[in-house]
Amino acid sequence: MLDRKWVREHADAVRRAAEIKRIGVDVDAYFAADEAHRSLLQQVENLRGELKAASKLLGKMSAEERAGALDQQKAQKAQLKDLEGQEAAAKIAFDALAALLPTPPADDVPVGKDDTENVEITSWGKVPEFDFDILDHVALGEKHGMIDIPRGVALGGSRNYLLLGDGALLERAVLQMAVDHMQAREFELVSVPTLVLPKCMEGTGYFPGGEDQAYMCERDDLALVGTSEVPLTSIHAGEVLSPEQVPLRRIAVSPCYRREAGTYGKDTKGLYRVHQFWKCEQVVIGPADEAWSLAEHKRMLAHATDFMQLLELPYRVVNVCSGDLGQGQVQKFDIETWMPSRNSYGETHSASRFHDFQSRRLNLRYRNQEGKPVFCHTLNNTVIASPRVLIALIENHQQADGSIRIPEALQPYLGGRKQIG
RNA sequence: GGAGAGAUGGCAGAGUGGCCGAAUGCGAUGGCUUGCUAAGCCAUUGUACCGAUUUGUCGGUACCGAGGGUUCGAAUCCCUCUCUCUCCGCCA
Repeated sequence: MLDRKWVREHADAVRRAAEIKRIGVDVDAYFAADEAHRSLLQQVENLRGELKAASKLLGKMSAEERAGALDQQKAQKAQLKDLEGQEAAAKIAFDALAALLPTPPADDVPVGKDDTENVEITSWGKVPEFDFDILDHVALGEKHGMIDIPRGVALGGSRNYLLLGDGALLERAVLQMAVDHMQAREFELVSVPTLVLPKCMEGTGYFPGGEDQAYMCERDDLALVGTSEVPLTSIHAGEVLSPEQVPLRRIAVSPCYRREAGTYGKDTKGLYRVHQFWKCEQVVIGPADEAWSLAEHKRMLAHATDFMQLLELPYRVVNVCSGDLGQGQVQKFDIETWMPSRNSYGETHSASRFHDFQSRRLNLRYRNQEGKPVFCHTLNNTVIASPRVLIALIENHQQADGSIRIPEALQPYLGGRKQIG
């Protein structure tokens, strides 16, 4: 959601944002709807004001006087009812278009059509060169009794899996290490609902548009979240936070559910693209300050890259191009981690900043230094998501004998073990 | 799931048809006063949108959990829903 007045004053910026983000929204229709609604609103308010003033007088009249005046009001009342109906319809039409307007990307977002035009910013670690025939994570997982995909599919259909024994322990270890990592950075751990009201999906910008990707529990009108960003960001919806509360820095570890509609035949092998996974997610709700927001974005990115360095995994960071940005995102940095079996980097993290796009939809505000309620800025980033990170972890750290080396920082989370197998 | 009670401004809490955007208290902010770890007095104190503007503000509309209805007029009457509390049942 964008500020209505701001949009009126920055029509060109909005048009360009729609174009470079490749978002199909009719900006002209938006402005027409804006104009039409405001005109009706004024008519309604004027007429309502007249009637209100008249009825005040009526209260003081005698019975005879009143009878005549009532007749006169009848016509006006009918007219008001009609106008109110028109105004309400115009508002609905306007809101539907307003919900589609994109936030303009930051100046340093590369213009591009899709993820092939993302621009690498930094990279870390050496892509491993193996002097033996490598196994992919599925083969390694089977070898060590850690991963069972066929039986997972038998239980939950395609794109499901089982982690067993060391596989499941490895997942818990990575997630707990992520919690400790963020605890040290003063993020508050929160346990959140993953089954949420549609308004949370709307508030965070997933609906409308992302319905195909979410599992809905129709009977109860609830959605399973694809990320705990949804509940974490929505916690204070409708509130005005006090200045001391901001910024709010939190993480949640939760299961995540994604339908992956429209990805048939894509990434079908292994644990890369699955319907259910675990994620430790960081969310920050902060003041409406562009410079602060940008700096926080970089800090949150660093939390994740630091973590990948502790796991000794080679990664690169890309500046996501305009065409690959979501409607509300101002800027997004993805971390892609080296995955030997893919012989490429695969996306493991996504760090976004939104300005006040989400907070407007959520009606999430804080009281600024002048004491005025202002919409917050919101940001989020992955800390770690499993099993996707396990692909990198297992494959990069495999050894000639088929064993898997456990990076030093992770060892305490696996009872001090130095390797699997 | 069954029975009952409730939802009012930052908080507490009045208000059963017009004089209520809403008493009173607390809190907060500004000012005055008093020789003292503080008190007293005075004033101000919500949000959103529309319009005007000498950009200080001014005018209007809406908002008393949400939505609908009755009425010339609704915080107040009626209906539906949501949530909270109490009791019973069930349950990890």
